[in-house]
Amino acid sequence: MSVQSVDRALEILSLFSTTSPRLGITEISRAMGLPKPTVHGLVRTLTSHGFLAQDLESKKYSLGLKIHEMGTILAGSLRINQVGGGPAQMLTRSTGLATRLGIWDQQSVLVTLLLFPDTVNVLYHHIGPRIQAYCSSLGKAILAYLPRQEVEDYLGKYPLSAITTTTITNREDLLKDLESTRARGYALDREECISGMSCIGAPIFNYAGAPVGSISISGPPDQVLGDRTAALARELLLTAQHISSFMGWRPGEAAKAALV
Amino acid sequence: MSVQSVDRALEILSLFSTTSPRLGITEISRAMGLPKPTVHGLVRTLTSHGFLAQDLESKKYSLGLKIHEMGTILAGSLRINQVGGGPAQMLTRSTGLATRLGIWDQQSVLVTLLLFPDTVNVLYHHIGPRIQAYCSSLGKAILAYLPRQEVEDYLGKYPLSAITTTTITNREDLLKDLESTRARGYALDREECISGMSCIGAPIFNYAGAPVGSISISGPPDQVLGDRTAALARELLLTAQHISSFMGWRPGEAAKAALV
DNA sequence: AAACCGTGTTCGGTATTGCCAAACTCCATA
DNA sequence: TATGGAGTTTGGCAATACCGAACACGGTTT
Repeated sequence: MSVQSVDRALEILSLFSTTSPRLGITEISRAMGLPKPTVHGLVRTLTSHGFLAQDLESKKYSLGLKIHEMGTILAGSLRINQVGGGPAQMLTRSTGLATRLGIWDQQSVLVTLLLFPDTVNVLYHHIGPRIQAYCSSLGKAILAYLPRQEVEDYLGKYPLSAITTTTITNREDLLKDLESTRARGYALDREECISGMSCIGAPIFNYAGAPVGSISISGPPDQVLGDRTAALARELLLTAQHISSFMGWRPGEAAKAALV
Repeated sequence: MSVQSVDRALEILSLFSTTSPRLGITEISRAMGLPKPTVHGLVRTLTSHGFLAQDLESKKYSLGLKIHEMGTILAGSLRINQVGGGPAQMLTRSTGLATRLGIWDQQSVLVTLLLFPDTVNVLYHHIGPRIQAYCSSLGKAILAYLPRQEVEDYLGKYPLSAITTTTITNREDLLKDLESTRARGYALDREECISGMSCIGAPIFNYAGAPVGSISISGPPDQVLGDRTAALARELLLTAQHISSFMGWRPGEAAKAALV
């Protein structure tokens, strides 16, 4: 049993997204199916604590700076960021490609750290913070090492929609791709998520040998796929294992996890 | 008039900090002065929405990944990050020093973007997300251009506590330092906030000529202060003005703001 | 200029919900 | 085995949240 008014307030916060960063009282009221005075009271409370902010001209609301503040506090206390930040930065430096760390959460990947080399503009594609698993190397690197039951459950819930012309949309093809991922030890994203961007991803395991996150490097296809792939993958795998060991993982346990 | 239970829930979230990332029911109950069943109901609701997460072993709670997700969404929609991210990265590249963007909010500076050059380890000092204004270049760069009344108000509320041996703790000394900041156009932090770290900061103005944020470069004193300072400051000022112009600022208005 | 429409905001009565004392469970410690 | 402290559950009561009605405001249409 939860507190209804807190439920409602948090649901209001969850309405804001990268595609809808600004919302009015009426929009929120319609989305929630609640009368406007009800919404107004909740929004006023959220605003008074800095969780929402109202633009005085348009009267629209957006997420408040308190969210940013807390997000930064959290990012700094996530273990994967604490143990993975240094190795990820070294990877960025040595490969000249963007590096991402992600956590497996609610059957998707939440990007927790994003590092760009100096040579790449930070005005990056809007990817994340949550990424679908089936069409990203971060996601496929994790799916490949999840128990079969969890993969089946995932496939039962999420349609394999085409995002680009190379997105894998056939269930059997995806399972084959996951098999290839296990054989190689790393996942490949051949512009399956964003046109013009290819990635190599590797899983990060915890002390129990379960995949809890992943790390990827990404860039234009000509810099990631082809001749350089094997060398880049080697560096990536070493980094992933390095981070996994900080998470308590011991080599040999990944194979066990895959057989469950 | 606000919604009391939402007030309480948000206050619970605000208890978590970099120094207290994990809290139990009893700790929260004591901090809030509320009975444990009351706290438990609110915490359970926050947890069910992903705003808090409970560690099953220790029973302690910490901020949930939903916070990270929303923080990332917000960071991407902040105008200062949108218009300042590229210029800030170029500054990082050309100076080889860490760059920060910040917003003036609630009489302190909220760091909204932090960029490291490849040569600097991301395992950085825990600075921010909120920084006190009187002992940081980000803050002093803004204080210097605020209306005198707002500076007086700030000084009336916040004691100038010594953080390091070089922190400015005397009111008259700070006002003189702000005057020097205006004369130069940029602020200097001579290890006033963190020992071993010096910074140069410049204000970012909006269309009305008001300082809404700032940008800084930072590193070891020997790389920031001394011979290089003038050249670094020149680059920083150009970048700050560049970003300000994207925010709608027109040259000449800063002087007007300082005279209010 | 006046009327209309849609959004945001305020007010206050009602009943639903949140609150919290009491009690319980669990685990670590003496 | 007993004790103490933390976390969790239960249920009665009254405080609070809810929301219909009304209003304010600004842009658009007539």
